Amino acid sequence: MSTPQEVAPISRRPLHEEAVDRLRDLIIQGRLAPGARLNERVLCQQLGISRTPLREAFKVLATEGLVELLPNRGAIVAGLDPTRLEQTFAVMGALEALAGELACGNATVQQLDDIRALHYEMLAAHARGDLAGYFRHNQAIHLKLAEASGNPVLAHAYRQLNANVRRARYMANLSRERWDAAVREHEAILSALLARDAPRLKRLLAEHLGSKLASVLGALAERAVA
Amino acid sequence: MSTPQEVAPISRRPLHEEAVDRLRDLIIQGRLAPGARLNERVLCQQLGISRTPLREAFKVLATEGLVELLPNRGAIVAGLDPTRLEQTFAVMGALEALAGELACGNATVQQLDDIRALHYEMLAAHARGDLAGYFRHNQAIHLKLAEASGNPVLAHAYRQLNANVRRARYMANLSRERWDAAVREHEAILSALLARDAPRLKRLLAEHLGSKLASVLGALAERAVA
DNA sequence: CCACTCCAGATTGCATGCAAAAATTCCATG
DNA sequence: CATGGAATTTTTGCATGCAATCTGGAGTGG
Repeated sequence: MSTPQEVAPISRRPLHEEAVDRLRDLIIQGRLAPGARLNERVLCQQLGISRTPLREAFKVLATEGLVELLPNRGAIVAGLDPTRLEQTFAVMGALEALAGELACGNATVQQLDDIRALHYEMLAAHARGDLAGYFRHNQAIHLKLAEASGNPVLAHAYRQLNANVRRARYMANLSRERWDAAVREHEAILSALLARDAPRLKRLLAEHLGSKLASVLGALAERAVA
Repeated sequence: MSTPQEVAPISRRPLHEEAVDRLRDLIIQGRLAPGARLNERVLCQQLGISRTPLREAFKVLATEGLVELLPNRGAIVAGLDPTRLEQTFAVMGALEALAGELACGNATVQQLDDIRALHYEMLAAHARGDLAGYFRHNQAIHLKLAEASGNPVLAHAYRQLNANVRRARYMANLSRERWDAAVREHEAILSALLARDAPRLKRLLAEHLGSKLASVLGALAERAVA
């Protein structure tokens, strides 16, 4: 009996990893604003850890580009100017195009089903006006697409760049029209993916990303004025 | 008076940065072989630093994908199997294509001149059979191209992936024919770049990268047998 | 009123200490 | 001789201590 199909994932993760995840989320959600100083003593208390793993987390986040290390002056949350965001989108575009193309060839049926399920979850969130849920499923779809490429290096690079995009997303509120349009774009994207139509998928992804960039930049500009 | 155009670059870098650079070079050059355990005590002595900055360096190299962290069992040099290398090349291809395209539009005359100069230095190294010098200038050219795109995010992503490619390069010896062919390919690449002919440049870069992959994989396979 | 210097407190960078976890050794047993 | 397992040594993960550096403000002179 008692066949533990999964023994014990009692994986006490290293504290620095936990800290990386927590801090990354705080930065992405904007609860740690761009330019904010990251005081070691304060964060140590808040996270309940000592300075050593916290400082290790700073180093990791710095190489991810979310934090800036000022020698002898501590760490601050990296800035997020529109120029840099545009540059990030350009790279994301190249990666997503490749991911889409590869996914058309390599995605397993299981993966396509997963993405399809996520798509409907996203539609549900859209229908009930649940913006947070929409974003979450939206992100999941794009990440799954990157994974479905079958190229983990690509997926990893994509994830890393994505952090800054999500950050912008949290700052920029979505207009109703843009939201509806984005959902329509996703319908088309899903259909191209399920048909494994690589050229069409690439085109749709590029258009989708372009609209997203415009939307985010617009909202960011408004916010800058306000 | 005394206008110090550049004060003092007396930049005492943080120890962990120094450690990252040193370790990265050791790994790229293969002097720390894939799978090798990174003993903290030993490396501390060799680098003349304490465990704290060394361990910070491990975390950075782990997020760069050059080191693998085994909880409670230390760190090892990341493996470098052909599959992963192929995947890396695929992503590099997408990034280099974008870099070439952007560089055709954005590169300054200064940057083109720099690349041209590096190209001739590379030819010189090739002429005198200096493989190490050839590699160095070759790398420099590709990095300069990424920078000439005017997109620092792209350049950064490119650099990061490049580490593993360089690693493979160090392992794989170049045949004379492949070396000569690579030089010819670079001639064509330079000419397309100077002409700011984006479509041609993209095609040439893709071909060049493909040949490079084949060469590296071939040499790696030989080595695996031996 | 401004600028500049100097000092006290706070903060960072790094080394070291300590407990928990792994690796290794060694010996007993089949 | 192989095997298993307890004891010992090594190594890692994290906390803490200490010196160097930075920050902010009071005081002084221009």
